[in-house]
Amino acid sequence: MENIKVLVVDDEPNIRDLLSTSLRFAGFNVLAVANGTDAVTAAEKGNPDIILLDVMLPDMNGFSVVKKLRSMDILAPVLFLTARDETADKVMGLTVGGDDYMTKPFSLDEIIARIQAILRRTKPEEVEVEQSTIDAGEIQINQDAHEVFVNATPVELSPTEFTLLRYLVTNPNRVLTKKQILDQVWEYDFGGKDGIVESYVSYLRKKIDPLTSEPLIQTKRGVGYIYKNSKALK
Amino acid sequence: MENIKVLVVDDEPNIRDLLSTSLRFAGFNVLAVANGTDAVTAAEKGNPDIILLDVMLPDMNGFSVVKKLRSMDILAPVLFLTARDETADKVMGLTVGGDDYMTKPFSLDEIIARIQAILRRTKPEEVEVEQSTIDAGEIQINQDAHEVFVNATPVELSPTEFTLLRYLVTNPNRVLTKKQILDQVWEYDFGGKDGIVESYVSYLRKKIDPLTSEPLIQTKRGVGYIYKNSKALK
DNA sequence: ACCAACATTCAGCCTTCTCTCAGCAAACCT
DNA sequence: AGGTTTGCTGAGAGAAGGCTGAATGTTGGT
Repeated sequence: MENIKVLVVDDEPNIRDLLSTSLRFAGFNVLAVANGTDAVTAAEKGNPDIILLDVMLPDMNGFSVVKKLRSMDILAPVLFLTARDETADKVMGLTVGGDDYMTKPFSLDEIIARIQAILRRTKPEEVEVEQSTIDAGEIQINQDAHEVFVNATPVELSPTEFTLLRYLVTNPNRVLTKKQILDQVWEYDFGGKDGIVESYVSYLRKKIDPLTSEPLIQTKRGVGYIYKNSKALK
Repeated sequence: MENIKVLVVDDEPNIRDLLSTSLRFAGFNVLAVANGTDAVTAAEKGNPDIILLDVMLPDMNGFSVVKKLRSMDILAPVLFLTARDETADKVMGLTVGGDDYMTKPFSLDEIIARIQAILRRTKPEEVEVEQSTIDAGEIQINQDAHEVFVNATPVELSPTEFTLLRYLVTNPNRVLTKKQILDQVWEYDFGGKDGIVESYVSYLRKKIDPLTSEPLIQTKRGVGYIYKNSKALK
């Protein structure tokens, strides 16, 4: 995955840093710039596999950037970042081909999942990405369909429940603190407390535990939660 | 491990000295400064492998420091030190990427364990660090999962029991005084007496001794305790 | 405008952990 | 042996951590 190049374009330094750090840690090769002009230059030189593009930039808007890129035969898919109140149809017009968009504020786990989904669609063989179906012992998660099966029984989850479960399942046999979970699963500007993680773990357990041979989400008192998957230990 | 460089940033001289001394003793190469400006300079010159950073500094807060560092392409992971009552709302994506945080007052053993965990995650090959699984003869400690096995039997430990056992196990065949244990395992401002060490050693023995061939934690009357691991003698 | 689903907070409850202490046991003196 | 020091451990008070149901707010759809 170290060979996947991501170009991040956002004028807010906070968001740029957040994305850079987080994506780098997730194993991507990240290049970040602050405006449209630099983005075009960087894309030309760097030949990224995917571009994260804020729609509102100081010099030119996202649409112009993409038009420019396409005219230069740079066909890397774009994941647009838009403010919550951006009119949807305006954005929809942008997302042709393999493109997609997310509204700010976003959750980091969700961003990474989207990037992988896009790469899966546009570069099926070229790069190795997480599979669309995650198989974790008694639980299977189909990311594209947003479906979860526990021992072959389908389970209905709300969006937040889904993201939380996916985060736990993709980090098996490792204690995750409530803080880590909050930072990764919830939107980055979420001001809430740890309590909500407890609530959602409770929701998940209520739906999942009746279908499993043993409780899969375990509490490590004073530390955090751990998802057990003996299959992943090898 | 002598080649691992740690940059300590804290304006309280007590904490700075405490950390410097302790980390140096643990084998790290330590550089300590008292404010954000010096931290940036030191990081630039010293190229540390990890940075311990107090969030509240006289000149700039921890996040400005990190932002500054990142903008200079200094990507060393950061272990933030925060006061217990620090409001989390200011804190954006604190544990994002390889970063982590600890609240003051902390335990020194815990600090060292966290540093090693971060280095393990972010520089898997570059530097040689303690393994995530500590194998000490009849006892195995999995730090990621916070799990302990005694001759393959899982043992449930409370957080303090866990930290104490880890400290003993990582310092085998060497007498540790109750004072040392108190200083290393308990939070640095803990005002309690030696008696609590006796209590916790007692708890550990009760859980561990039934599973071992001989008592592993031995008392050196008038001196302290010693953890026996013949395997580690070679 | 209404309803349904979801998100978030909170308080009450229960469990576990921490720490202290006191009485007892063991080891060490002279 | 007797006395003294040191360590062990059971009991218990209080605190902290964690779980869950209920209340409230928010969003999106029809």
